[in-house]
Amino acid sequence: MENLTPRQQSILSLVIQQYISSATPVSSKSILEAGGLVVSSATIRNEMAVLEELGYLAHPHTSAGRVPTDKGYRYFVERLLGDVELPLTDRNTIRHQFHQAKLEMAQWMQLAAAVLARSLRSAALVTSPRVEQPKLRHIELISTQSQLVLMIVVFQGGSVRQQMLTLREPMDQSALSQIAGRLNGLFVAQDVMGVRSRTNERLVNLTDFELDVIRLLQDTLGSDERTPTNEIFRDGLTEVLQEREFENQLEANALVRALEQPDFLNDVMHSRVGTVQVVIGGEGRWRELSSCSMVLARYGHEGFATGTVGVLGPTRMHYGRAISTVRYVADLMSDLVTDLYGD
Amino acid sequence: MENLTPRQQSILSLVIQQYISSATPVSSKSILEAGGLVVSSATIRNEMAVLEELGYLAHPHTSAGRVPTDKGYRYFVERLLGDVELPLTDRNTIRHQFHQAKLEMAQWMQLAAAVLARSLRSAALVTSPRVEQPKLRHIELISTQSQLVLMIVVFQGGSVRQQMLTLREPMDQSALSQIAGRLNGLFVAQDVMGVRSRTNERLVNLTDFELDVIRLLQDTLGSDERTPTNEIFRDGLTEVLQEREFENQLEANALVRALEQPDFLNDVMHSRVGTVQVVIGGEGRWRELSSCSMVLARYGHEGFATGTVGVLGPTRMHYGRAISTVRYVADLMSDLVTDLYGD
DNA sequence: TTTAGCAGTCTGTAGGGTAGAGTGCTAAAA
DNA sequence: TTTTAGCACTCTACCCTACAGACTGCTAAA
Repeated sequence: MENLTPRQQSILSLVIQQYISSATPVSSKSILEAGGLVVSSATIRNEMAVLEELGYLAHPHTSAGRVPTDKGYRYFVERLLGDVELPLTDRNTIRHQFHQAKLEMAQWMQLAAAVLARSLRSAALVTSPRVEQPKLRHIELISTQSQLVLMIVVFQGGSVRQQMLTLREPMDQSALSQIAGRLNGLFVAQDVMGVRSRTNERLVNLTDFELDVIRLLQDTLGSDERTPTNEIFRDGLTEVLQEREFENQLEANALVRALEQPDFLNDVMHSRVGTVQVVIGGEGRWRELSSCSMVLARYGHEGFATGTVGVLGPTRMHYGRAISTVRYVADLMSDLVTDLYGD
Repeated sequence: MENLTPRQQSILSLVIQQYISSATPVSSKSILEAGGLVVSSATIRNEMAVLEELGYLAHPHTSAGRVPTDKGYRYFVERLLGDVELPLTDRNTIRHQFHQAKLEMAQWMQLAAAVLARSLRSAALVTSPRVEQPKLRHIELISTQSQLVLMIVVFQGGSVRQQMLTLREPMDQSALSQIAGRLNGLFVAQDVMGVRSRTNERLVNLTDFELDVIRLLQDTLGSDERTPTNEIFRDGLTEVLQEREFENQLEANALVRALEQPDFLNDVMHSRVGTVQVVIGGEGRWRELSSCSMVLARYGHEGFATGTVGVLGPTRMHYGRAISTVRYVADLMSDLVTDLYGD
């Protein structure tokens, strides 16, 4: 990425700002009228031609104004934007919304998606925190029908898994509770590896049914990449579909498909907690999303439990606002993880 | 709704079938070529004029073919369709998919949405069963950080709620477990009213903290219209947006908004378990959805725990297939409710 | 009651012409 | 060497017209 002269930077910046608000190619004259520069439109045209040569701007056709390229946006985000902090009033508004909610992970995630969607007029995505080494809090066995038993596993952090299993012979609730009690004694505060090793150690004293339960428990712990619950919360599809670029049905479909795809976020996300990642125009790798950008952040505690928050909107997005808002929401979510999972 | 002659019925039926597959107005000539009728196109034109007079067909403009009206679809669904049962092969395919899943409500609901979306190329909606008088299975109190306690409430049926509460003074896990034990003894197998009355009865022996927990428990039970968890699962937005009628951006937005709206399904749904409800063209009440139809069914057990499954697609929908598929999926879900909640 | 035939109507599309917006270039000015 | 004024050129968006094609509705005969 070359060094641009201050005037080129101003022009690039003005083109991007105007394009973000108007969604139409920006002419040299309108840059002139935006003020700030004391040169003629011809000079601006010359500079724009240079910026186009360097790949920061593009030309839909000869007699149209300029449009920023992905490279242009990238330069803008990394060099011209500076470190924007979210205004205090916005921070207060957002924090206020969160404090009205009860301290429940699912509610917070839904709320985070809603806050991002409304305040950035974008599609928002939030994933639940993925716990690196989930530990057991509690096992519960509940008899439902004659031969059917519901196993409920509560993890540290409060996430919950349910599984059904079938009995070979009927068993009443008190017998089940007794078994659950024994298993709790054995396994609570153990992680996956712990459950594996303790099982081998004590295998001899257990009944067939208890072994069944343990096997299911191991499956549950081992499945889904060690994630107790891995939900995705979405919001704001309505908002983002209003944008100019999604009047084209193909673009709109690409967007919807990306949002419905469960693994999409994991594919894209590669930032660490505390940093915000900006993906512009699908970064060449997600061709369908060439007219979209994403602003993503990881929340939680690295190496322990982390999730993702982010927004997806047109490349023509208000990056400053988006970055600071996503960062702030991620920080709030990190605090919640601390509260729920302890330190 | 008038009685139509057999020939009029055939023509209405043919028009609808052709329109469903072609999405373009149907001409008298194409009805003739579809075979079945041994009359001339002029006769068909005359009959179509009559059907239009009666309100079953409409005319986009003078020199265009005919299009079914909502009334036409309604007649078709109620009088001409007959009681279609889902072919055995389809039933097997669907049942097979469900039996691969573990017996967990959330998984089944997601799966039901996916099955409906794929097999009917429509948007699918599934809500969790709403329990009329939810009863407690288990209460758990878990200390997370110094002053914070996580309360986990397990309901009959396996649905789970989590709440955080703050302690006035620190308390260790064993003290919390003891309190949880007491509360379990008091409240397990009680419904909302039961918790209320038992609390008043025994109020004297309880500590401040226990009262806090009970108050939170009552809130939890009383909130959300007596629904432990009230999730909505969606799928197939991608599929349905491909349809002709949603090339128009306004229609597409209306559809997306309807699907995002959480209360939408409850507004629309008014069928009882065992029946399938067909809403054509928004039934006049949801003006935005004038080009959409819904096929909905309630599953579960009336007066005890019921949820909703359904699809949303263009009025130009394959009603026979949709009705039988939705009915079959609803039946499978009802079976699951029986398994999970007992009889 | 049905049918053949034909006039009439409306759409969708292609072609052409124009106004307007904006650039790129050139040559002069700073 | 950089900046500027001026102008020719290009491309789009829009409007208008013309025309082929698709269907219907009507009339009069079978």
